[in-house]
Amino acid sequence: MEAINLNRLAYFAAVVDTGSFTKAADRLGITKTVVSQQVARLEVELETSLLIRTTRRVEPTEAGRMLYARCVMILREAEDAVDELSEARAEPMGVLRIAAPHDYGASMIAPLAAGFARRFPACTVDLVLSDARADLVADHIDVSIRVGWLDDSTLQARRIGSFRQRLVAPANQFGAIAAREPEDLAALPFIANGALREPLLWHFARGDFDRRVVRMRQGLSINTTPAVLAATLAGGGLSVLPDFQVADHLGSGRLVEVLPEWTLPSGGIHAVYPAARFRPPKVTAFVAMLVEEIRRSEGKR
Amino acid sequence: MEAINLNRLAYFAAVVDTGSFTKAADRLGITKTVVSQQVARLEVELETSLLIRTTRRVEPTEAGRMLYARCVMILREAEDAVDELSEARAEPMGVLRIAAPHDYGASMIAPLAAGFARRFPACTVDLVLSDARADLVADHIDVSIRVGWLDDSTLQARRIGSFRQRLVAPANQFGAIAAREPEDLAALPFIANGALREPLLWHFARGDFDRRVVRMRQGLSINTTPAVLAATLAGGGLSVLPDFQVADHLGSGRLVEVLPEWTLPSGGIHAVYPAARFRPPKVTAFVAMLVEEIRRSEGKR
DNA sequence: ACATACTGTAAGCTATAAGCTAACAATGAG
DNA sequence: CTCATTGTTAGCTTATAGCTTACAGTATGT
Repeated sequence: MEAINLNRLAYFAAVVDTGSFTKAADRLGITKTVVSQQVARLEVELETSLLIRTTRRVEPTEAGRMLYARCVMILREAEDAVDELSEARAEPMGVLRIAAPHDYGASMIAPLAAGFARRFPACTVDLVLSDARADLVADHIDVSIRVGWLDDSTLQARRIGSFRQRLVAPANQFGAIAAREPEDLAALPFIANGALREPLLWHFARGDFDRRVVRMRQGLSINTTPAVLAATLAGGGLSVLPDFQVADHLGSGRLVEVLPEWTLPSGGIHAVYPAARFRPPKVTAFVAMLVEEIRRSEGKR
Repeated sequence: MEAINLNRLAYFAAVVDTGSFTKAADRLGITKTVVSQQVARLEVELETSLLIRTTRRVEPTEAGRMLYARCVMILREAEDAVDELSEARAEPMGVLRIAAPHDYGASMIAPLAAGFARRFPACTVDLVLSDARADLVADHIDVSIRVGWLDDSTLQARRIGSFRQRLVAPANQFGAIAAREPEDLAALPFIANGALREPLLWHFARGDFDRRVVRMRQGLSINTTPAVLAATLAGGGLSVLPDFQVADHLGSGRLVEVLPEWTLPSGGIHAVYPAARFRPPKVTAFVAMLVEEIRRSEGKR
């Protein structure tokens, strides 16, 4: 079949509906000439006479009535389709698939996702925790939360917050707590985070000008942040962890910040999404909520 | 709602079907550029992102999947519609409404219509006998059979046969049978057919040059042909009747032709139909059958 | 019976949209 | 790393949707 022009079906249906080329043209917002011509072309396409025209009346032929019945179905279906889409556009709905790393996902995103799902009942949230960088398109991920530093960029990203890295030690690690200068750390037991590109090389800063680079001693290396935290809490040694992971433990005193007057590079937290022309409302709404909530919690921190 | 471009739905559906702009373009027989552009415009029309494109893959968004489901329905419906029409075009089907005058309809058309209905089981025949000239369009008449002489002409017509008018008298009307010249008739009792324009004025011809015009005596006037026939058979007088009405009676001897060597004007039998661009097959088929059968029966006559 | 207003179509034109070619950036396969 | 293939962009041509004007035919109103 050689694909007829669907728009002409709409024109034809309008003529049958209104019983007049002139009225159909009015409804369609074009001139009757065009309607007449387009319907004539449709008849040529179909090699069938659809309407019997008198100057005063227009009546469908039998073929015309058959086609009209189909057109009604088609047009209703099309209309429903765009209605459905505009509803979908207005209110977040459907499934929102969020990808996030285990650590940040569990501690920060999960509660927010729960709040989002409650706020928009028509929207189901599917939070996928994984430290592997997911293929957004293949896995149908709507938003991926990335902690750290962005590299590739065919994707669009929005910075939703930031984090500081803190050098911490278990409260009983007196040697570490006694350190006064970054260089003092090189000899201490250090738990490296294998997920980082340079797990041992750390850039310390104090004020605007004081910079030190220290290479830690390779002792234990663990490739996920929660496990590094656990090992640190267990007394395995010093480690560098993001603030959102250690805040509780610093508050309770189980961990102690080492060299608090020195800062380590801070990173960004980004929401990353495929470069689609029009962002689905569920994504827009979720990212908006993220930004708001995280700004608030960082203010308290 | 401001009527979106339906053709673009077909393009979009092709992309989702094939999973590729390039393949969709191939299937549609256009370039991928156009597909890309048209789908992009559809997205603008709908203010929604339908596809997530990587250079390597194309995946529908959630809105895209929703729309695609609708498109499948729409396209199937459209395809069915044209299939239905081309089937309808190939074989006569549906209702064929025929209008005909009582006399010719009953004696000639009715048997042919019966044969036609038998020949095409998918086609129902509705034979409407009436001597009033019907409004073809208003009454959904597909073919109107007209006996005599055509006047108006917004309609299309095809001559399917002809008839001769015969001057007849009942077998016991010896005065009429004794007539030798047309002029002898003026004094005889004559039954006029009021349905004609000039019921009394008759043009006789013999050979190529002999012409006579005779005005009959106004005696009885009846405005339908069958009634004229009945009156004639009852011995009311002479009358002029079409050959298809009197053939049987001439054969049985109940009527006798008067002045058989003189001929009266012959008329045409026409099939008349609305001026539609493409004639429905049922009409074409029926008229073809008419022409064939009537030629055959006139040959015998 | 006659003028009139309105019907659908035809003809000729304009502008827009559909379509093509060529070139490009991105990406995955080998 | 190279190369083929993907979808998009840009620039252009062609087709066609659409408008204006004009016309023939027909109901309708007077």
